Amino acid sequence: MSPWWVFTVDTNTASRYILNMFKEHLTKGKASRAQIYETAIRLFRERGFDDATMRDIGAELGGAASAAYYYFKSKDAIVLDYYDDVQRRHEVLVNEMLEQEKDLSRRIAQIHHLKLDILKHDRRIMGALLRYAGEPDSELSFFSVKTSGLRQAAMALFARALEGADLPADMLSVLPLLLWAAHMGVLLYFLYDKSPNQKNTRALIDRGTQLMTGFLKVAKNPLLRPIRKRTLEFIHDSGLIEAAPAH
Amino acid sequence: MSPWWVFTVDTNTASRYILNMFKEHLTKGKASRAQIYETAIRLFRERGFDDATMRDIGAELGGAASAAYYYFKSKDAIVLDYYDDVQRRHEVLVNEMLEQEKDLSRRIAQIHHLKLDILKHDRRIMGALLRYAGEPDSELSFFSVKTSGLRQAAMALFARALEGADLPADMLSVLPLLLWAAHMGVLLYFLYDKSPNQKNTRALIDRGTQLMTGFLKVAKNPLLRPIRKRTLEFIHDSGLIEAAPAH
DNA sequence: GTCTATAAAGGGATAGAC
DNA sequence: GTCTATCCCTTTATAGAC
Repeated sequence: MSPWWVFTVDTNTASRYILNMFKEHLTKGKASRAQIYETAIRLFRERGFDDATMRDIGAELGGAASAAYYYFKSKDAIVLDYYDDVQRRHEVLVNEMLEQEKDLSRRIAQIHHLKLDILKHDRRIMGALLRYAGEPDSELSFFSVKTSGLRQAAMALFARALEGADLPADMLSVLPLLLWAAHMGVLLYFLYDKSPNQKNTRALIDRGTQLMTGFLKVAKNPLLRPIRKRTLEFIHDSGLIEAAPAH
Repeated sequence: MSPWWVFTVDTNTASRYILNMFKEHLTKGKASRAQIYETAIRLFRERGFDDATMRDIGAELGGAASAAYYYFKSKDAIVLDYYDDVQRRHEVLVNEMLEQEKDLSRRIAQIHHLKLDILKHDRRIMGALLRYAGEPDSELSFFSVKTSGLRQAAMALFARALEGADLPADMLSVLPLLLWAAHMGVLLYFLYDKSPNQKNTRALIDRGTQLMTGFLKVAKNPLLRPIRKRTLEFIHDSGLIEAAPAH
């Protein structure tokens, strides 16, 4: 049996949740965080990131721009929330897929494909994410310390895809990073892909993962042990494999 | 002997050059393009890209912001000019270096190092270049069609470094692209490098190029011919090797 | 024709009232 | 939490100086 205080905490949490729902209904017509988020993303999709202004978002909800600023630090912060959302939806789809698919090459390819399915109509929104990539100290940079959790989660998906694969432990420790880096490359390629339905990116993914599994087979060869060891040490020493974020 | 028209073209080019020098002297004291450019870069360095405003740049020259807009399409366009400048200075240094250095691994490493020497104190300016990377249709994106020439020039330096190396022709055709991609990675690593004097990036370059030449030796092995062929075809079909820009 | 100044549009972000 | 008012920024329009 749980001690009495567990019950207490749970009711507190529950009532806070109900209170929030209640509040949302009370302030109907006004903007809640979720409403602002959804309106913003819709307008970004419809008009493009730059042409959808914060004033537009506020007006759409019958209010002022500054309402949005209460919930979001900046316009770009909304996009970061979007990427968070994408990551969560991606995780659900990938976990489902990994239950079914057992072929290593296809498991990896599908991780890329499922992300593209989510982002298919949001390439312009995605592009806005790159805006702060060049500012190491910005919270909005997706290479910054602040967004470490997001990167960890993305790499964890590749780690899951590799489970059960016949690979030495040392290679398993660096592959999620390499596959994630490749994924960043795929997304950049996707962003610039002018082919109908971005079919070039789709083909790139399939051929690329086939090639990658070919490399893995070769890399396991005992003759290549020295250079494999050097490579793995190089990657470890680069510092790019981040410690898991503190809880 | 050169035909007569080579002479004609040369004098035309030369006289245009002299005319430009002359014009620069004529407008001395006024805010010329070069003055605006240099003031802008200096302010970007001193205050950061965002905190140095176009008004500041104009004021510094005793004028208004719009003076700068006559010469530069936008604030960011100044940074693109800066990168153009960096590329030219890099070419000079690399060509000098390649005259002296004959070891393949060090030739490649030095290309990276020399770029870092130029950019050493301008990491914040560099970061601003990433701002438009997510907008494929922007002229300011350094992955766009408009900046193709800049990428070509950068890859050409790696191609020069590979001259005389004992490598099959098929590998030579894709290596400049791969080395340039690695260079982009180096620059991103450099941008985020918090170690004193960015010594981590320097070490990464040296170990990375050593590793790369190791890979090249391995890749030449006849046993790996099939996978090497597949890899090269993959890269060619990716479409990332651009045609040389039209003249 | 080449350049510069003034004015203002329009956007992101903030302060403080309520 | 949301509003109005406001600040400061980039960028454009336009008039006119050299």
